[in-house]
Amino acid sequence: MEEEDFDKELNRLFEEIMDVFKAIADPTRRSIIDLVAVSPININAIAENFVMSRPAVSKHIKVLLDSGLVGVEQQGRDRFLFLQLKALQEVQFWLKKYEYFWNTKLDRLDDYLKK
Amino acid sequence: MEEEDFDKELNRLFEEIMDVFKAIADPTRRSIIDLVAVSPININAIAENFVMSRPAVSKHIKVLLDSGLVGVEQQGRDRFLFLQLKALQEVQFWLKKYEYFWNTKLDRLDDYLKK
DNA sequence: TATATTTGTAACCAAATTGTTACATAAATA
DNA sequence: TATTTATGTAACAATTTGGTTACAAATATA
Repeated sequence: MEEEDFDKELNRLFEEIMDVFKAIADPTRRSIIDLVAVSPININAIAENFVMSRPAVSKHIKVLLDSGLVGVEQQGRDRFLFLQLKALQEVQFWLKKYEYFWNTKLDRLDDYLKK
Repeated sequence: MEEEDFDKELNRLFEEIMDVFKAIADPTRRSIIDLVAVSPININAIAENFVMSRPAVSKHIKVLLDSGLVGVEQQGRDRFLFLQLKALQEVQFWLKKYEYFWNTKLDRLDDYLKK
């Protein structure tokens, strides 16, 4: 792979991680994630679960698709959405950074102030 | 505890979880989290790490404080921020819901379409 | 005490987000 | 073939977000 391509790929990946955090920021989208996690489901069936209009739900789904959190499989005129775990793992990886602090339970502020 | 109080407490907790997701949605705020994770740090020192103005950083910090992701300890005119892991764990708990899907590796869409 | 430092906040602006209704299109069905 | 169904999208409005500059207040320091 060309170095330039590599940089682009890295950037694309970085952008994707950004989008995942934005995507899960909205409670409606987290509910949609819950729905598609149970079983693949088409877009109208998802929209039935919300008070808002279908186009509004459709927009949320677009965000989820862009983030890579859900995938889509066209079946005639239906589009079935399914959960894509890979994107969710990005969040898990991000959390791993802070695992160290979970393990070492010292009160870091206290420690610092004693100096 | 009164049932009404319990409901309020539950709601408060629910709101807090919401805020945590909103808080980590912004890349600047995730950078701030990284800074305070290393060691308690005062607000000006945080702002030095960014191109944007101090009040802009201050606003981000307000969001982080409201979300419970960081705590603050006043020391004279300085305010030292520190990471509060409890709020980050809310995200970890949320992710746990989907752990099942990590373990059972079956392609659920494929499964569904066969029916 | 006068000055410098750390911080908060108000007033403002531009852009993004989140919703709406109206309409278009393609596929399935009567 | 005519109609229903599933979906996308454009145009719009309200709200939120993320930034700015200007100013105030409290604490530390010369």
